[in-house]
Amino acid sequence: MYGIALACLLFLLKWMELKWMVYSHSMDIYIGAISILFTFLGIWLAKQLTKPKTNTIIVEKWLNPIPVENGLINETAIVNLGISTREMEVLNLMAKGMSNAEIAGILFLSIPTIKTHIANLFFKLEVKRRTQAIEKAKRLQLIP
Amino acid sequence: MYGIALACLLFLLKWMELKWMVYSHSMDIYIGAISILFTFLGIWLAKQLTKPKTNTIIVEKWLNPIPVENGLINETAIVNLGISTREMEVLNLMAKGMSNAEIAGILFLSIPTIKTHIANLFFKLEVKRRTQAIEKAKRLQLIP
DNA sequence: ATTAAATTCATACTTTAGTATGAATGGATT
DNA sequence: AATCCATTCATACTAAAGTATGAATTTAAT
Repeated sequence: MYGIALACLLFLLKWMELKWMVYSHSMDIYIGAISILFTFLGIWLAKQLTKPKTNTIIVEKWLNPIPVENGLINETAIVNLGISTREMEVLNLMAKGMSNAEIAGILFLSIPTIKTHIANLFFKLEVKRRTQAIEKAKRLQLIP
Repeated sequence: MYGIALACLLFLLKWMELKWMVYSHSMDIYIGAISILFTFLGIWLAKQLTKPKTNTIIVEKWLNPIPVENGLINETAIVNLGISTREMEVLNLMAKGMSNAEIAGILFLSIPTIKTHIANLFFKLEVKRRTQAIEKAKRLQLIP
């Protein structure tokens, strides 16, 4: 505190001395104005020239393991092969391992009807057995 | 720090005194020097006072957690069910949609042998039909 | 109204799948 | 040596699957 006061006093004395020496000249005021002006110019320049620092934060996100493509059914292929709705029902039950009699029971149809549908499926899928039909239907994603 | 500032100030005053002696020579150069000096002072000040600009860029990194669990085969389940090597061979060919005769042809076996293997498979898998056997084997990941 | 396709059912037949039982062989274990 | 198991094959039978053909009905489209 004392040091500060002393410093202030010294500064004041020197300043008054300076004033006494140059008070008749307005040059100091002019120079002071220049100083302040260019100080602000410097500040402005600095603000213009400094590049922003970039903080790169890497966030790791888990990808969905199974994008949904598994449960997807290729409707286009079904239409292209000309497989009807009823035939798809039979095909799905067949792929679950059901016998013709069981499929007939579930769909309230006769066994000959199921056999007809299956025969048509074999023709459209170009196969000879129900196991082949299931394999091909799964491969073509007609069934899950 | 305070002492340094004080010293600088004193130096400045002395220097201005010197300037008074020579100001008649080249006032313009002096003013130019002052300008440049205070410009750099401004830049220095700006750098000290302004907070660093930080642009936070968030980069999302997508990770695939499950490599290829699809083609995996559950060997443990096969052993637990007591399914033999030969039976697995028959099971795989069966799942490809092959008839008993075709399987027999590929493995150089008689049809009765294939029937025996398949009957044993049905017992171990607790099913009644080959379509059921295929469905269950796939579900238990005994076959791809 | 006619056509076309989907759906249903039937009958008769052939083929394949599946069951039951028995048996021979070779390798590994006790 | 005896036993267990996997593997092989056979015969005889039943059940289910698959083929072929024909036909009636419904529904949507031309």
